[in-house]
Amino acid sequence: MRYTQYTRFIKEVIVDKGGGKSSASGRSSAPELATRDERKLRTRSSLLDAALTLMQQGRSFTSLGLREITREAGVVPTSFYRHFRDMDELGLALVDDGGATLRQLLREARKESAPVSDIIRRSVTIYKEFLLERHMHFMFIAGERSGGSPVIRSAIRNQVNLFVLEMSQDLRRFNFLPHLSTATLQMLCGLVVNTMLNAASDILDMPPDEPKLEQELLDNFVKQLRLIFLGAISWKEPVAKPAA
Amino acid sequence: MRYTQYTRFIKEVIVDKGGGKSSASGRSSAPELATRDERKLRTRSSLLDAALTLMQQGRSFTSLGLREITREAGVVPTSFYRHFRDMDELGLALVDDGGATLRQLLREARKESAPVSDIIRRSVTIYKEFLLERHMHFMFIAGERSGGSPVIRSAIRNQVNLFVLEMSQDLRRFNFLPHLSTATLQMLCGLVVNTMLNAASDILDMPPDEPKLEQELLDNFVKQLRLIFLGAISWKEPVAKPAA
DNA sequence: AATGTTTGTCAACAACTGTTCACTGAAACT
DNA sequence: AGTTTCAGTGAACAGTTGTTGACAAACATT
Repeated sequence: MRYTQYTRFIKEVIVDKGGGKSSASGRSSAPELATRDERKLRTRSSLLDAALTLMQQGRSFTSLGLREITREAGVVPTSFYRHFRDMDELGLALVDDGGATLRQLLREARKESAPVSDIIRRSVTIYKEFLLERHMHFMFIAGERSGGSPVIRSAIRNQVNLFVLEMSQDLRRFNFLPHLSTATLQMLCGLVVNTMLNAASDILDMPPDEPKLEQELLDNFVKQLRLIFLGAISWKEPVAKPAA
Repeated sequence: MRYTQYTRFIKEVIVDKGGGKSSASGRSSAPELATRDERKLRTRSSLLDAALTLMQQGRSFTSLGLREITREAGVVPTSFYRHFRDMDELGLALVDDGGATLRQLLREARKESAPVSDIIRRSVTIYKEFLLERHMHFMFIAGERSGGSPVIRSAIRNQVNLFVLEMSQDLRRFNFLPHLSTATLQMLCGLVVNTMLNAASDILDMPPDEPKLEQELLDNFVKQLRLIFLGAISWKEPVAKPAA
């Protein structure tokens, strides 16, 4: 029993750290496998990676099979059940990882506190870097957001809503558009996030190494954001009932 | 040979009409099956309907199987090949139907020519009616837009881009935002269409018969459009190079 | 050192998949 | 009339799927 608790502890710690550089750098650079839980987590994440890899090859998550994933991960099909009850549970794990990526994006953007000039262009730069580095997470989120199984779809929606909420709170904190009501601010952020994810789909779907087209898509993205914030600036709240 | 040509002709005529009221109303109200080509088209569209029905039950198109569809359609699996080479081809047919729906939406919106007051609210009303009436097409387009197989995904993207283009031309024709360059107008329409499809996903994913929530989503949608057009109104084209 | 726990493996299963081929009967053509 | 065309059928195939249970070896616990 105590062992089980310990396992859970390790799991949470390592999983939550979410991807600090290379997985086992620090103590021993030897490729030897240390504790049992570490190895379990290793195959677990190799299952997750296998799913993402297959998706990168054009498949959608919902169409992936259990055996297909274990094959790609290099383990026997039955091993799957040591980590996930079924494909849905693996999908939910991917949603969590994607959510963590989103939150980290927000944290990164928060560092660029000073709302000086060209805040949009800079945010987009951060976003672009994130997009390329973690492209598989974004592909999964943007792709299954309104396509996959109902369970996963609603889980993604939750994560995205959470992201929207957090973003709107950040804008409030930085006094970014003080004349907007909270509801309007959230509506704004929802619009921005949707635009962001749509852009992600577009950009990640490109044939690779086409910098011209990529720049075009990015410019269009920036232009859309500019227009949105322009609208936000000149927004007037309805006068019926001022926020209490 | 001549028979084959005739078949093609009938196909195009009936398929292109895209859904005028009930399929065979007008001459004989008897439910008897007339010509051979008509019956072929009937099972063809019952295959398409079967796919849509299964999707309505929460499945994504990419995860559907050939046998599953023929089962739902009430024909034997081998019949499938009389109509489509494989699932991708059926998917493309669905994309075409969806595109036709989009074009019809545009045609409907065009009737409301007068750009008087509250044009957004009225357009949204038209959209909502369309959305409910043809919900399966929208579900398919919005769902597989960035999820399904690469072939279908790019086909959808083409249709959506076409829709965006046509919409921007309409706005030009009605002199709607004359101070915008063509490129900006297209960017605007792209933004609107993305917002539209995202709203479609949200609305169609709701638990049925929740008018309160539905109204909330619709209001949010209208609010987003308002903000977008507000931004479009106060948009200033960069002064570097005025459109030649 | 002895005992319990657990990750991964192996073999096997019933069910289902996409696809093939030859065939039927009715509609369409000559 | 006789002949051709063709949508839909039925049986069969090799391959794949998700899932089960028993087992081995490495590890953790006492």
